[in-house]
Amino acid sequence: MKYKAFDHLNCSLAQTLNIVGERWTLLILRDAFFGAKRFGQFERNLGIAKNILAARLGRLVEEGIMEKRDSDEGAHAEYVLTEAGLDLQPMLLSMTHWGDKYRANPKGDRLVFVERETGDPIRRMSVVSQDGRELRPRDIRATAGPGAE
Amino acid sequence: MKYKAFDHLNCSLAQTLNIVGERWTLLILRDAFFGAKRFGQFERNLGIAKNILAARLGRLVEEGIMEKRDSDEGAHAEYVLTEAGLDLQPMLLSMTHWGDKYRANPKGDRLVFVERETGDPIRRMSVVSQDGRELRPRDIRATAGPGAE
DNA sequence: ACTATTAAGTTTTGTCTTGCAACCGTTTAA
DNA sequence: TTAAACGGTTGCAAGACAAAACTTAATAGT
Repeated sequence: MKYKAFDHLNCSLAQTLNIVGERWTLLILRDAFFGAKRFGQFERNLGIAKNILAARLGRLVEEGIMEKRDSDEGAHAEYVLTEAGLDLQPMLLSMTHWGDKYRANPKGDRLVFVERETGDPIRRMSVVSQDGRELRPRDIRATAGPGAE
Repeated sequence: MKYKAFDHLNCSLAQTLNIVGERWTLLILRDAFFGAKRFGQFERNLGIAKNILAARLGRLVEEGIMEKRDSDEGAHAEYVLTEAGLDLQPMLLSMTHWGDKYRANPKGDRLVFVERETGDPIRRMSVVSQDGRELRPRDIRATAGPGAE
């Protein structure tokens, strides 16, 4: 990303955006969460141009969000999420829930996320207090931490 | 956004990205959550070019995420988050938490979010089951909903 | 084993976005 | 009543994105 990086902000959100804020990147990660591993899978699923996909995958590998490794079967490599990549799930689910609510498919939710074991739907992403109460934006405020400038 | 929209995907995440996925947009929203209202505030806080800021604010208003209204004092307009905009908070916090963890400021967290009333830190954003257990990516799966294609 | 096809990129070329700077009418401050 | 600040708009130049052609390696078919 040669466009002005968001480094002047000393902001964790800006840091995150520097890495996953480019066009297509989050959709690639979504696909990875759904099991896509190989170059061609991402390409077909998303309809993304090859050069862009190659650039994004390369960046994700560089940044430690995906790992490129040899496949178990076959000689083609595969891209898998690292721990840091898996930790992006709350963010992807938050975005998905927002889209479900405010840009809904008229026929209903496109996907429902459930517990693998029980099949119960997960709870909708929300901000909660230590003791589990849902908090609205007005209920919280930001305080300067040790890394504030 | 004249680049190909992500409409071919029937995916809530793609819908969300169509709206808030452009460069700078999420940082503008962050600023709005922190109380910025006027054009010049966003401009100074972020170091964003005027034309880009104008374009982004216009889009956010069009999409119902912010509202442009006359200020209580003074003749200049102000931009405030709508309900749909406020509902983006889980997503912004998820991104912030990820950045805190994986692109940390060496001195510690840049911001700590606390309950306004008590000052207690909020819980870190995570995916949880109906009964409140934290779920890891492997614990959940996606099932087709009524809006699946 | 040899050939054809698919996979995974890379390169080329053209288009779109971004970012900076200059400008302009309106609002606020001196 | 002037001057500065505010809130934009317009016009480039540079860089990012996208489509298609091209390349090389891997698989499949015969």
